[in-house]
Amino acid sequence: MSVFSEALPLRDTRLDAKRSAIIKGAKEVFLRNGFAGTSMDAVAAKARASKMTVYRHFGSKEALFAGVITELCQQIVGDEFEEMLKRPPAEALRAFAEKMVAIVFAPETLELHRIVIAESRRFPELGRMFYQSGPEICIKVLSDYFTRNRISAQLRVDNARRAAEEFLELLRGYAHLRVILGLEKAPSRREIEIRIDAALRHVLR
Amino acid sequence: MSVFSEALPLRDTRLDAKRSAIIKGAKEVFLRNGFAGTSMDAVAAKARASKMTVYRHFGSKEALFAGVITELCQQIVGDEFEEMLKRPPAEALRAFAEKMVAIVFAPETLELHRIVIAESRRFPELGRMFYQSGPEICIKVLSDYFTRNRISAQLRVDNARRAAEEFLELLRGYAHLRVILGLEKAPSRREIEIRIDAALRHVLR
DNA sequence: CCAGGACGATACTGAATAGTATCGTTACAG
DNA sequence: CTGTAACGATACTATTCAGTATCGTCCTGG
Repeated sequence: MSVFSEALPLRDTRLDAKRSAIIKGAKEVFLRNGFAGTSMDAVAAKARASKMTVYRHFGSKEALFAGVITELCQQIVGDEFEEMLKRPPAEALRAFAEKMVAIVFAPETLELHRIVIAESRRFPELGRMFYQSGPEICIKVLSDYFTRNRISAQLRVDNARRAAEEFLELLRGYAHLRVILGLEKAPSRREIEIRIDAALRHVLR
Repeated sequence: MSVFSEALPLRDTRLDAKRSAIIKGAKEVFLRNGFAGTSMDAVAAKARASKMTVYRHFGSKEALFAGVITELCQQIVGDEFEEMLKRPPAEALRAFAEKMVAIVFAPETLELHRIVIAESRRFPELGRMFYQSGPEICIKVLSDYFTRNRISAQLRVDNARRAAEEFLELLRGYAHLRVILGLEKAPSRREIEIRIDAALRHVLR
């Protein structure tokens, strides 16, 4: 009993601490330099760990990369996301849109977006994982909202899922591409308002 | 006079032939494997040229890459593009949209899109070049059309440029992301029709 | 036929880097 | 205090790859 209830948890605590440190360091380096551009020595240095320790936790560079991207994907959309749509309809969509723009244009999300596209050829699972835990969740949540409020609210929606996609597409738009390509910085307060208005206009009557 | 009017042109013809072969081969390999994933030996093999010949034409791997991407960018949008908008307004937008979708979802464009995003960190000029010769041209052409037809046509457009962006955003949408990530293949005929209808609905009264 | 430049083949250098081996050190459990 | 396991430091192997050097061949113009 002692083996399972006391010794292991303590040991795991120590292991997990190092593991977290390694992933944290690897995040920075991978997001900045991409997969090929990152050396395991650089990861070890950033995590203040020995390269051997890195390899003891993650058997290979690819495994480490997968671990990093997996964790990043799981952090994209927070828990308070669905809550926003339970407000009164008038402000629900607007609040949802605000949150959405904040997530999509957050520096870490942008870097993740770029690197996933870059490496989706070498690691096809990456593309699926990112899409499922990012865009797909947003579309699903909004789509369900449209379905619930199709009758009551002043929406012009016959296909809820399509309406959700179109709403989000207008929010993101070419500004997103320009930011990813490094041509602009994240949109200003005023620019965000305009985009949200356009998206609302498309969906409301 | 003979040096400039006869000797050089002939010599150039031979040079350009090799140069074109190299670029053609490099296109394939770079688009498939990215910058870091491509070796100059692979380029030489694909172009059926010696590695030395490759280096005689392009001084470095980066120079070759820049040359390849530059040429690809210049080929994105054809000449007949602007012509479509001179038709009767009813079909002009639809024809324009068809062409647009065909370009955006063409395999070579998709690969170019992916690789530009992937390498826009290492080569910042790439992002600008791609955006200018791809999306920006489309937006500009359509925006000018909106400006010309603002009064006469049945458009609900106060900001022509913004309307053009929104129109194109709805055409591309998340389908584009899904295809780039390898989750779907290019949209079907029916899917394209639906997207075009949605884009038109957003812009027309 | 001849001269010169473009090309091919091949071998090479030097640097970066994934992954391993070894050994000494530290931290924690009993 | 002692054993065990995680950790650190360092050196090492093997491979890949950008870029160069050399030399022989082919093609073209005159």
